[in-house]
Amino acid sequence: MSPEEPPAAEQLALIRTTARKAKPRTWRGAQLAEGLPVARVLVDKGLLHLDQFFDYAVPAAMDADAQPGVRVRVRFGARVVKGHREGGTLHDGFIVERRTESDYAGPLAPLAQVLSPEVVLTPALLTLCRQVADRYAGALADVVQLAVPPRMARAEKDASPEPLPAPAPPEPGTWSRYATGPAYLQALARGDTPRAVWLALPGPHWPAELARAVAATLASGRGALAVLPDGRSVARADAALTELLGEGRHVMLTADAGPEERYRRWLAVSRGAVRAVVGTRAAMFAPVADLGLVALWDDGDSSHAEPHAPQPHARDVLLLRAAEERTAFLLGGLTGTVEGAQLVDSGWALPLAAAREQVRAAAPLIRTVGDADQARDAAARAARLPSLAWQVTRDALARGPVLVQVPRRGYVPRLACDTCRAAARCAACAGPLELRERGGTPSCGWCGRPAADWHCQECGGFKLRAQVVGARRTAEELGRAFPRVPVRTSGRDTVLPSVGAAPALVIATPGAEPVAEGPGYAAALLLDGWALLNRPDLRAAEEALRRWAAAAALVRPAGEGGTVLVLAEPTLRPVQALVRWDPAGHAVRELAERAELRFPPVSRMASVSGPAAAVAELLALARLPPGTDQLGPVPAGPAGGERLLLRVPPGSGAALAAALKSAQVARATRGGGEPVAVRLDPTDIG
DNA sequence: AGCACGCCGACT
DNA sequence: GTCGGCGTGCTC
Repeated sequence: MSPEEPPAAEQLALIRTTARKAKPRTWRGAQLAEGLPVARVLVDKGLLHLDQFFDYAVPAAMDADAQPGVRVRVRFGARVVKGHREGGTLHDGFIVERRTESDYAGPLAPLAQVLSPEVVLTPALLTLCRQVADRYAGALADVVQLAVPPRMARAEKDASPEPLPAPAPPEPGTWSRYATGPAYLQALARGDTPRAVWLALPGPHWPAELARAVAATLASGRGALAVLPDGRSVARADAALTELLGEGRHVMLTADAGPEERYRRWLAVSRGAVRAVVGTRAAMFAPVADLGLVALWDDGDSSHAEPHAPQPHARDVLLLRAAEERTAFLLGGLTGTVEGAQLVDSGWALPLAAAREQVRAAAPLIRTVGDADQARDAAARAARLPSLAWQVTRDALARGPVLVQVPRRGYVPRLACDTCRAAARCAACAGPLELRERGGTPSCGWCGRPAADWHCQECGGFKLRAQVVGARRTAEELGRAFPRVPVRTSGRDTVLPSVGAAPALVIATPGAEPVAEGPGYAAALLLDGWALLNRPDLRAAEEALRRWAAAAALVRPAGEGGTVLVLAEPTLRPVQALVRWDPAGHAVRELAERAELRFPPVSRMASVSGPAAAVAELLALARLPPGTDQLGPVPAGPAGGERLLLRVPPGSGAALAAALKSAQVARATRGGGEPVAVRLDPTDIG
């Protein structure tokens, strides 16, 4: 043993006598980095509950590579035996900071390994992850896991392409149809940060319009990020961007590229080689340099909600980015959400909508068939489809394809009186009757009571009729009725991106409607009114309108003969909004109703669920903001579980999240037994 | 979360 | 006398 390398125990004793904080003490006699010998590390797994950083000593050999943002491997959870450390498992982590000294009084373990010198958790991305974690009362490590894709060494080896210069500002194109559209583009192009909630006109132009907004932002020398709900819509936006700007100025971040290619593209963004991103949910974290615009398409689509903890929603993440990174904001869709309406209502964003005459020029003719119409219609009783539907289909098939929107499988069929079509209701609680299995006894969807001896309250009839169970079969019947017309189907397993302009019957479930080439569908039949509207969901009306509008927007304008027939009560609010093509008015009314009932998003909510005792303990520990309402608890989940809703007045959402977060930490620290799930702004609260 | 150390019942 | 119950405390 040479004098320069004393035994570890001796070295330890020696180091321990030195003044605290003067130099970090380590457990091995390794030579440390000179300038900043301490690395503050976010350990990927392990102490998720404590949600804190840990300091490690930086060996001199790792000094150059161990920069903030790189992936490292560290030993964690070791214990001290006779003056040296034993055990401890290797964990992945990220260096978040290099420092001269540590706050930690004990001796530091050295970094085990720098996995790669690639800086992936940049300061801006770390700030975003921290904000998202706070917003959702979640752990930073969980959010970082969502934001930074797993390492693919091969993709890291390759150089990213050279960045292209900023393009020229785009022409307004179809943005001219919106009164403030060209002005919005100009503001983006000159480097401003306009914020808008955009109600897109029906028809095929929105991907190109979104692309122009991205291009205008690039023209200002800034980057842009657009998040869309699924691979198909991303592909449309991608195609529009490629047409506008050519290749090389943007990347598409979706799951179907495969992990390595996806990481390659992510790296091109992270390295600043590419300034524009279109992608699905996970792209909301894309580390676009000098971000100038965040755009979200169709924020009512449920796939914008991340299913992994802490379940951040793309809209909220992009709102956080717009504020922190001082960017422009564009929330677009054919219809709106209450959240979008609130952004306008509060004055934070401006509405970007077309005038009435533009709407009339773009929208198809919407016709309705309600229950009363169907009851009067003798032909419908025999054939399960109103005669108007046959007529519309026959006329339209002479001119082009016809879209038939049918409910997705798994919707519980709702029941109605076969004679008068009144909805079948539970005699005890007036809840809707459901047929859970074919040929079984109908039962109440609310209280669960079986309704074996049902009779109609309206007309005394005693025969029940399934409202939507026949929709798929109805579509098949349509196919048989027009034997010379090809039938295409698009649904869960096989989603067609597009169909040709020739006459065809296109059967699709909501969200899987193919785009029709050329002028669009000649007509659409929306057969799923019941399935969409009768769900016990706060968003049922919003969602019904969203799905109908998505299908109707693929139909050619009324002026070119485009017709949409929706099988739903014409008196219902979302049906009227569709008929008048007034999604803005619908969202405003929904928002007003939510405010009146003190429902989210006007009030903010959190759900707390788990074993009853654990929920109660968390609640006792939480210092909830003033004005917090407690709703419940109600039994939820298996074996005595409970769910509690907490509601706070507008403006107290952050305080609610912070209170729940510290209560979670406090409970975990004192060895708090069974876990409690905390969710902010839960989407499924009925 | 793991994974140890720490003080009280049924075994050779 | 010992093996082991899981209570509580720590992890850079």
